[in-house]
Amino acid sequence: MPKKTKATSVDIAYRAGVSQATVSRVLRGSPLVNIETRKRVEAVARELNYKVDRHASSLRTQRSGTLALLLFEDPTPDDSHINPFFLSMLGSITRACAKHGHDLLVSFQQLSDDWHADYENSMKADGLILLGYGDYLAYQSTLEQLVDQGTHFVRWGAVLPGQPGVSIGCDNFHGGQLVGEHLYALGRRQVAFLGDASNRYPEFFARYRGCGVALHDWHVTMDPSLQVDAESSEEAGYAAAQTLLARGKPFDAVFAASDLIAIGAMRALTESGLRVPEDVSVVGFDDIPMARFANPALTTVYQNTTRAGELLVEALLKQIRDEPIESQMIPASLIVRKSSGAVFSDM
Amino acid sequence: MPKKTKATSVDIAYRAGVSQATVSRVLRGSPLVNIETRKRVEAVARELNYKVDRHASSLRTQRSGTLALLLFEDPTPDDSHINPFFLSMLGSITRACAKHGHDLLVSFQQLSDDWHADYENSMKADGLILLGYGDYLAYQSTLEQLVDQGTHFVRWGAVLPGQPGVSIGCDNFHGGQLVGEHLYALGRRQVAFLGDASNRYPEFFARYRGCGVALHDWHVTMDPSLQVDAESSEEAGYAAAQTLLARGKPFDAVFAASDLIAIGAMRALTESGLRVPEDVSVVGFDDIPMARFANPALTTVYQNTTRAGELLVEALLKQIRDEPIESQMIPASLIVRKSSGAVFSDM
DNA sequence: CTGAAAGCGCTTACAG
DNA sequence: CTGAAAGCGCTTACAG
Repeated sequence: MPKKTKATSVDIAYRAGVSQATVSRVLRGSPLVNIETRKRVEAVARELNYKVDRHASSLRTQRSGTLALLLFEDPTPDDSHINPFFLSMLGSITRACAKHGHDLLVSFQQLSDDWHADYENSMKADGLILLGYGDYLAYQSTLEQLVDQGTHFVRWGAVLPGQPGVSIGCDNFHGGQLVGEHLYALGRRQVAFLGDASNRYPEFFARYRGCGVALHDWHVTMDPSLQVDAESSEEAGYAAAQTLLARGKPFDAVFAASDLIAIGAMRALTESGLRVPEDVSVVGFDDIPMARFANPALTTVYQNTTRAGELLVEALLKQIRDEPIESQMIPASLIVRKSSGAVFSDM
Repeated sequence: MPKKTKATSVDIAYRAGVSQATVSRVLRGSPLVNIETRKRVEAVARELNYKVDRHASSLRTQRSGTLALLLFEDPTPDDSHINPFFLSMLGSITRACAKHGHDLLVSFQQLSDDWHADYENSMKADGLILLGYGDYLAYQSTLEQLVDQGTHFVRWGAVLPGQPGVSIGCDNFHGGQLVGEHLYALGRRQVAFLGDASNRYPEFFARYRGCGVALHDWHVTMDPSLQVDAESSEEAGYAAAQTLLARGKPFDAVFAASDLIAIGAMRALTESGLRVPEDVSVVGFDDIPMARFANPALTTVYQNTTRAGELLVEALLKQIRDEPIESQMIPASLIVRKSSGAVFSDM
C-alpha cells in the first residue's frame, strides 16, 4: 500500500471551507472560533488523521514542547549497566513529562562529553534534566557554563549552597542519620562506610556524615580507617569490601553508600566467611528493585522516585516559564530488611 | 547574566562575510565549499556557540533525525514498576541511536492509548520502536493500521509468520528447549510452567513449546495441569505458584516465562516449605540484573540486549531509507545458577 | 565555489 | 469571528 502524503493544515482548510489560519486556531484551541466552524474543522482533521507538524509549529513559536534527560555516569567499561536507581527515575520522569504534555528526549552521556547547551541551542529541547553520579568538582564548571548561557536545567543530586543552578535531591544527611540510629539500636558500634566521602561526591558524603552524627549522639565514633572509597557499582562494592577486610580492622556493620555497593560488599563478606547479618550488619541506600531480592534482603534507605520525577519536571517547566524556583529535598526513609539483622522484615 | 539571543545562520554569515546559504553548506558538510571559507565559517560558528535549529532544518528536509521508543505494558496498578528487562533494552536502544546520530524520544503508553502514527504524522519522529508485553491478538489491528498508514516501525517481540510489520526477537523456542534439556539432565520429570501459553502471548508460548519439545525428545510429557497463566511480574509469579501448589499435583521443577515470575514463584514455594533447588528446580527467562542476586541465584535464559537494541535501530533506519528489511531472531543462551540445582554456578 | 530566492508548515498580530 | 500576510530559520535547486 502506497504511503499517503501527509495532510497539512491547508488541506484541512480546503476541505472544511475555511482559511488555513482558522484551522490553526481550532487546533491550538483558540477561543476565537465559532463553535460550528470548530466542529467542522475538527471532523475533517480527524478524518484525514491530521497532526500538527511539530517542526513548523515549534519554529514559529520558538518552543519545542520537549524536555531532554541527560543521564551521565563516569565512563564505565560496561555500557549496558546503568544504575537501576536512575532507571526508575527515568520511568517517573517519563511519566511526569507525559502528564505535563511534554515529550522526553533521552540521552546517555559521558561526563567528558561536550553536551552543554547543545540541546537547547539547537531547539531540540526547552530544558534539561541532569541525572547521574559524577565528580562534583570536575563537573562544576560545566554547570556554571550552563547557567551563564541561560540554559534551563534542573539536576538530581546534592542540594547544597553554592551549587550552580537548581537541584532536587534526597535528604541524604537525614538518610544517613536513620542508618546510624538503626545500627546503633542493633548494638553495632564499629561501623564501616563504603563509598566516596568527600566534597567530590557530596551525596555519599552527606550519607556518611549523617550516619556519623547519629552515632556521635550516642558517643560512638566512626573510625576513618573503616571508610573505603567506591563508586556506585556492584564491582566497586565487592572491591571496597575486600580492601576493608584486608585492612584487618574489626567492624560489625557496613553502611554502603548505595545498594549496588552493598550487594557487592555482601558478596565479598560472605566469601570471606563472614555471615550477614549475624557477624556484620549491612545497609544500603536507594532501595532499588533488587534490594529486596538480595540475599539476605537488603536494609536500605528509600527515596520516592515518583515524587522526585514530578518535582524535577515541575521545577524545570517553571524555570522555562521564568517563574522563580528553588532547590528542594525529598525525605528519606529507612526500609528494614534482613541484612541489618533486625528481627522483622517486610519480605 | 541576561540570556543572549540565540545566534542564527544569518548572524554567522554576516560575521564570516559570506551568504547564509554558504553557512548552511558548511554546516551540512557540503563538499561544494572552499576550504578557507569553510574554516572561517566554522570558527565563527564555534565562537558564537551556534547550533543548527532543529525545527527549521527538519521542516525543510522533512526528516526529524529522531526515533521514538514506545514502551507499553498492560495497565498495571503501580506505574513505577517497569519490567527491568525493558529497561535494559531502553539502555541499549538509547546507545544505538546515539551511535547512529539520532535522538530518542521515549514514551510509556498503555496498550489502550491511541498513539498509532501520532509520532510520525506530527513529524516528531521518523519511526517507532515498539517494546512491551501485551496481548498479541488485541494488538494486531493496531499494528495493521500502522502498516496501512505507511508508518515506519519495528517491534521487539515474537518473530512469527503473519505478524504485521517487522519484528526483532529472541529465539524463544530454542531458549525453551535449552531449559527443557537442562531440567531433564538434572533429573526433573514433572515440569510446571508459569506464564501464559497461548497465541495471545506468543513469546511465552514459544518458550513453553520449546521446553515441551525438548522433554518430549526424552519421552517426558509436560502435564497441562501444571501450567498456570501469569503476566510478567513478581506478584503474578507469586500468585501463579500459589495456584499451582493449590492444585495439589506433584512437580519437581518450575519453568517461569520470565525472571520476575520466577522470583515471585520462588518466594511462594519457599513460604510453602519447599526448598529451591533441593525440592524444586526453578528457571526463569531474560537474565535481568537482579536474577543473579535472587535467593538462590536464578538460572535463566540470556538474550543479548545490546545486540537487540542495535538490530532494532538498524532495521528501523533501513526501513526509513526504504531499504528492504526482514524480521530477525537473536540467539538464546542458558545461564546456569543455583536455583535449578546445578552443582556449579557463575556467582 | 558562491549567492539570490523559493519554500518547508505552521502561528499570530493586523485589519475587517 | 475570520482571512490575508508576514515570518520563524533553515536547505537546496538554479544560475552564474
